[in-house]
Amino acid sequence: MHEALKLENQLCFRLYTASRLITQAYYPLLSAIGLTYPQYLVMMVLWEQDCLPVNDIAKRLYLETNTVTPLLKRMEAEGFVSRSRSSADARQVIVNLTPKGRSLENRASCVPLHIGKAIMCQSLNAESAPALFATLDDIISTLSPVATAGPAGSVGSEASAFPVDSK
Amino acid sequence: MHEALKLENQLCFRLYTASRLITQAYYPLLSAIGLTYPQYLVMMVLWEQDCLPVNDIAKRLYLETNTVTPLLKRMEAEGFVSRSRSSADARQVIVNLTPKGRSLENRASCVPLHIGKAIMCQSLNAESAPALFATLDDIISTLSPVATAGPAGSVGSEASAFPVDSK
DNA sequence: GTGTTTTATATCGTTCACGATGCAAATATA
DNA sequence: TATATTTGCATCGTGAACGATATAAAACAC
Repeated sequence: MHEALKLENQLCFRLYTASRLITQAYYPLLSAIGLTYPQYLVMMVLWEQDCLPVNDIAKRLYLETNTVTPLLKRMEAEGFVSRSRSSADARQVIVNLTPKGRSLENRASCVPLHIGKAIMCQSLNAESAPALFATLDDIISTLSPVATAGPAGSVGSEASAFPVDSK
Repeated sequence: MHEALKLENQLCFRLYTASRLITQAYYPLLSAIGLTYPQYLVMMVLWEQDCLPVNDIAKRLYLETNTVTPLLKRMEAEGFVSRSRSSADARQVIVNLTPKGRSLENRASCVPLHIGKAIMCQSLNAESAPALFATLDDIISTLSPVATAGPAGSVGSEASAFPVDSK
């Protein structure tokens, strides 16, 4: 019996499960305003900065364009965004918020607080949250192809032999 | 502008991204032995305890049976498991490892260490990992319908107003 | 300026996830 | 014993994810 192959010793399984369960908690809140969770992520990108090419949205979300393209098409069909070829560079497709998409921000503004209440628990609170954020950011930057930009060398974590996913 | 709607303040986005990127790191290791990541999770359940009904596998992985059923069918087609109706209760479908499925455990035993090396980083190490595990377990038990079993009342986290997903 | 390479997006096929729903077997209730 | 309810699994439809591949525009090489 391989101890390292026990479910209870898996980090990724915990991340995967926590992510899925929180996404399920979003479901009733988001479906009330007509969005899925990945669509909500795209909207958050565009609310921060409108008028972005597909590639910038994909990079910001660490997704491939072949995931984002159909996502944007569905959002265009729902009337939240519009897509148009750039005149400067005809390869690029620029994504814009429609008035309907822009107005959704106010209706979504209560979502984070609701979710915050739902996932609050003993080991996740105002003190522990920043450390959790930092750890997840570190994992993400370690695994993301080149990171989005930032200082060249970045963290550079030398891979050690510590078996994180096997305790 | 709603600060709580900024991507940088989202916990779920970090979990979702970290989960996806780690799953991608598994991909080359698992495809070498013919498994996808969700299939690998099912195998870990069965390596720990063989001969389980569909429902037990689903509960252990916090998945719905309508996700697990087609997953198991594909695994049966690949020859890793067999499925058969229980004679004691004809509603149940019992899942068994085939010899091929059982023998896969040895070939998979090197996977956790490889992944551990890949995701090691500054803020995730032998000291910090247990705390991260505990936090994720706490989130999962807070959000999972009834938890799998355990002491009745469980944690009972009183929902506070702390906006976890909005800083 | 022609040929090669790179870049930006899209198409295709497969595998999850999951809400909604269906159905048959088991169990509870009348 | 009939009827109603619950349980276990399955089917269906939709929306991600993503590897592999395609296509056209831009950038580069010569």
